[in-house]
Amino acid sequence: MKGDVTIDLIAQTAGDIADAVGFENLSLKEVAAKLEIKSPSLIFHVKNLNGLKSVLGQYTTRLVVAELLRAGFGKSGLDAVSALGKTSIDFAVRHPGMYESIQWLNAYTEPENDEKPDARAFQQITEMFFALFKDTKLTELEVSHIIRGFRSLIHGFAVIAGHKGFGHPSDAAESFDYCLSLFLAGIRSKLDETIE
Amino acid sequence: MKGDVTIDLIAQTAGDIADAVGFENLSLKEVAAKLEIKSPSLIFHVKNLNGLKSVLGQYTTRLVVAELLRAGFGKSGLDAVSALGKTSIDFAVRHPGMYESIQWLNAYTEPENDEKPDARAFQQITEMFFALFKDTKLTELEVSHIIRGFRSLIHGFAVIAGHKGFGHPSDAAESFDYCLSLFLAGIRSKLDETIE
DNA sequence: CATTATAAACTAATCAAATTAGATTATCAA
DNA sequence: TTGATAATCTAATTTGATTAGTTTATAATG
Repeated sequence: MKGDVTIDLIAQTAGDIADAVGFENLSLKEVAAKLEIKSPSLIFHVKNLNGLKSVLGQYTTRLVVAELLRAGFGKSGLDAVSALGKTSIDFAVRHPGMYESIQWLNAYTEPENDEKPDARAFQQITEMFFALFKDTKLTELEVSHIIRGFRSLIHGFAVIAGHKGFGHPSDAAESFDYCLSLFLAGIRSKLDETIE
Repeated sequence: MKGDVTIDLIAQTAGDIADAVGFENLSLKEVAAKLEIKSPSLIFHVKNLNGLKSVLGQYTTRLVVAELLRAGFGKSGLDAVSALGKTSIDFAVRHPGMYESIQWLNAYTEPENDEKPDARAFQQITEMFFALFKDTKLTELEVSHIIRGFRSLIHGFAVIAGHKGFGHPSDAAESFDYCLSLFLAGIRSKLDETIE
């Protein structure tokens, strides 16, 4: 009974709510209300609560991928890695609930997998990082370790920033910068080793 | 109607269930059933679902602190840091649900804070890491950055390991070792810098 | 144009889990 | 013995998700 209730509109609405009340408190009821429809009508579109979360996760992944592409454009190597990291943190700070939906989609789709195509949306982000190390002397395995490290680092800071970030709100970003520099220094020393 | 239902017994039971079904699926109902009491009786002990999670989080924190103390005993400096990190990952792999309860307790106590004393259980772990850097030339702020980095790294890997760890199950631990070495190398170079 | 199918809502159940209210029982201290 | 408290129970109540069954509108088909 409104303008077209599209999947994207549902995702946007859910995203606003998730950012406001936390991803874990996302409910069909509240999203439906904001869309001015009833819960069963929303269920018609998303199947169930996990479906809603999944829709949000996929939508958010698209958004983040777009931001990351923009952030890394024209940069290369560790410089680009750094940009991707900072952009991720920034997004997580601006959209804590949405950010969590990405992790949820990645971690929690497999079990009760109603729909198959869901899963690998997230993987794009991993692949972006991968590409940045493709021409180094590091082995595939090493790169995959590093990717996991970055993902962990980013995720950890995102969670900290999203939930509390006690002290200054900018603290998390500052800490991330610092750790990023440590990590990058470590990678550089690894690259030097390999050269020897 | 069983042997004494103590808070610790409740926590252990909840921990088993959380590890089995995932922290997010922890329910009063199932814990009560395993304890052979009814939900309202369990609520008498823990107040509500968040109370149950909180009890689990505090219990797990105690366990982990004990393991960390053991792991770090007799070691010093980055060597000890490394041991704490590995021990944390190991715990998270063995007890994914319980591990998440620590994070939950830390991140999600503040808002609907029924009970005050809850919160700072987690902080002990942070303090253990802090102690290891107390005698270096790093500033308080730098150390706090590093702590956050470690926490993030550990958390990220724990999540990966707990949820999927695709490929070999030992993969996460291996990745963590690798990243740990990068991070530590970064710290060492920072320490050298400071000396100059 | 009339008919059929489908999409998108709705209302009215139903279910499940948490939580509240109001006993009941057992133990323990005074 | 009596009264307080702890620990349970059963019986509501509440909330939110989900299912069932209907309605309405539009679009495609004959």
